[in-house]
Amino acid sequence: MGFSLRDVARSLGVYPSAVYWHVATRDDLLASVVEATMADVAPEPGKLSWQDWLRELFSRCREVIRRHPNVAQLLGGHLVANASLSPGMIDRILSVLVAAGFKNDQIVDMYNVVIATMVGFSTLEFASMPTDDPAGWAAQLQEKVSSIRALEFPTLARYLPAMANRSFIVRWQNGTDAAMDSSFRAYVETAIAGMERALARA
Amino acid sequence: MGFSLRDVARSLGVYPSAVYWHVATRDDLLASVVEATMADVAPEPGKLSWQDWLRELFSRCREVIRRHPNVAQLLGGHLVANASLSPGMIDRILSVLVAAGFKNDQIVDMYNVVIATMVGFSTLEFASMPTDDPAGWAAQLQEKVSSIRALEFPTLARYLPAMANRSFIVRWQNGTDAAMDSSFRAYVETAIAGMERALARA
DNA sequence: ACCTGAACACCGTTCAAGT
DNA sequence: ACCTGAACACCGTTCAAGT
Repeated sequence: MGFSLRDVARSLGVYPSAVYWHVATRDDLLASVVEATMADVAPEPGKLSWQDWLRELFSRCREVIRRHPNVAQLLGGHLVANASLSPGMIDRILSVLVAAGFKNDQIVDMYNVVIATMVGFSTLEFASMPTDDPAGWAAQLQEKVSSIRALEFPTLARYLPAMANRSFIVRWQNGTDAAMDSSFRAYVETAIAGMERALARA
Repeated sequence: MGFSLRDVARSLGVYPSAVYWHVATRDDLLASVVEATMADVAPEPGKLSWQDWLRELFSRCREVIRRHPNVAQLLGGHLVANASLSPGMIDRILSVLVAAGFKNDQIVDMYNVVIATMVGFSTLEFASMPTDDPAGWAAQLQEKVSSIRALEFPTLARYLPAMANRSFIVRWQNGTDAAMDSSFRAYVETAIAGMERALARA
């Protein structure tokens, strides 16, 4: 996790127990961190088409995660952190979906699609490296990748040069050191095109 | 995290240090767990259309996560766990994409879209509850939700009844106790429709 | 080959006591 | 109101020693 209350206390020059005057629990502190970092991800509605509004939302969210990679696993993995996202953001997403023309029985599902899309790719992209020995681990994985048998996995072998360290699973660095810009763009455009289709179908 | 080497040792009736004979490190053990649980997520290629093949892949992955919710945050948040997914799965995904007709310069991006889609929604859906006092936390959040000011957030207030405990952020249980089936379906169909569009555009 | 047993340097959290 | 200081019940990991 790479985060400890005792570290926080240390860098504040204070006893660990002192933290508990300001915060009820460790989860509580983490929730506040997520709340603070994600406060302004949702753009103002009304100025952009719903498609561009979503593009802006997604890339702002990714940008926040890029700057605070430790937030990634909180957002993705902990309900507490997740629940600390602002009602203002939810309200804006919903109103954009309504304005886009989604029907009442689609709104909730599409809202969930938006949230999952917003955090899904980036939490993966900025997943944490092993704390232990990152360099050794990277070398080990790199070797494992290069020893993939072309006979057993022909398609993988063929695309390996293009994929190495630029695609999920087949990489030894995370988004901090090896960003996945073009795939992120593809991901966003795929989601938006899919939503346009859902809109047309209703 | 809810997982400790010492717990493992205890339930094996063995000293904690004994574990280190079989495994190099804690991360190592977790990687093996992920590897084992996710071994058979990828269906056989060739029998289904690429769309149905992906539908099957996505719902199998969700099913595994549903049965082993602790795997969720590993898959989503840790590069080590992520890297332990099988080359066989990667190979199958790639060959399905090739057979679907995606061009060479799209394949890698689309592969990343598939992986992100595969784990994105479900890791969020089955994000872990607070370890501390889940019931108390749920009650507290429920109250916070019901006290949302309708004047400040009109759209949210309007959809709140439909959203409560059935949508991300606005919920106090995770997928284990409150599954999000219809939204997952919408998510999958959105992704597939978006990919069809990417295919048509090329 | 596989495990014991003790030790080390960490955690989050509690609680009485200080100021 | 805010912090100290000690304590408690945990961690992951190492290492010599046993069998």
